[in-house]
Amino acid sequence: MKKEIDNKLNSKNIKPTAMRELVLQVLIEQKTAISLPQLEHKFEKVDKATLYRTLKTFEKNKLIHSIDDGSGTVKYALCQDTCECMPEELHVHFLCTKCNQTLCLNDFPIPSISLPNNFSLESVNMVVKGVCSNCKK
Amino acid sequence: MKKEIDNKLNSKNIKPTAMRELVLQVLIEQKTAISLPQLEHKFEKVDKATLYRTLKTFEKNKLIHSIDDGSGTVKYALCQDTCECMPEELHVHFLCTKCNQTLCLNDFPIPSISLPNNFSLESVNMVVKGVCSNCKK
DNA sequence: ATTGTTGATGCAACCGGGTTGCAAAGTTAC
DNA sequence: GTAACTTTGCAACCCGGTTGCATCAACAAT
Ligand SMILES: [Mn+2]
Ligand SMILES: [Mn+2]
Ligand SMILES: [Zn+2]
Ligand SMILES: [Zn+2]
Repeated sequence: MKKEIDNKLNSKNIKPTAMRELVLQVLIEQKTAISLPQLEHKFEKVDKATLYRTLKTFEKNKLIHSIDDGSGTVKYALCQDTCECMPEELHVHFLCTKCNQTLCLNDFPIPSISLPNNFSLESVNMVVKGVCSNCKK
Repeated sequence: MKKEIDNKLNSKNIKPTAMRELVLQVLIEQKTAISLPQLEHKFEKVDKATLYRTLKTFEKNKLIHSIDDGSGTVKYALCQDTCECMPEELHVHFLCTKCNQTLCLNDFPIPSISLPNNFSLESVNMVVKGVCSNCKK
């Protein structure tokens, strides 16, 4: 358990502190993307700023990626092991309007798009809203 | 001028008040999407809440649509005359990383996307970041 | 072991966009 | 004119995100 977590941190060149281990633990158990405020609720006593900086560190080191699903709060999810967060590996995100959960559709790459003349593309954010399979039945 | 503006308001069932005429005027002159804070700066003395409610009214009546480009502030742009804001008529939005302006790519419909089994689709937001033609030369 | 350096943490305060309650002013209907 | 309704202005609030600063823990050099 702790071994795996520390390995994961080390593999991304993140020094494994107690706080970071706890946060990564939560992120691993979490099957949907989670926001900073939501993450705060996962601990009974925790400092927002520390969590914030932990997430920023994780993101910078490509352990997690941030997701702007238009809900007003940025969410975070673990990157795939192989992920380098390059534009090619961007995937679609899904926001369920029933359960309000956000998930990575890792198997659904963002379709390529054409742009007007003289526009150049750097990145694309694509968020689909709808009802997830859990809420469907 | 004022005639056209009032016509536009009336055609969307919006009572043409002085404030609304002013705001619509700005929106028409504006070739890129504009946020509430930006809109505030367009007037020397104006109440944020009034602008806010004006935009909400415009949006509800499909005179404008809101754009979440991930910049942290929602932007607004005029709808096409014929627009009913249906999912089919959604278009891609472009955020220029140089000039920071957001624009509607009205001629670029959002590509259709497949979803996992038992997921249903309600709407899609697609924002492309890059460099616009103005900033390119 | 002692010291100095670096990075992580905790706390508090701040910022900015968005939103709401409420009273005053304006508009419309009778 | 009066009553009912709508719009406006002002103030206050909410909340996610961010920063400054002091303290603490880890670690390296001596
Ligand atoms: Mn994802
Ligand atoms: Mn648009
Ligand atoms: Zn759901
Ligand atoms: Zn530009």
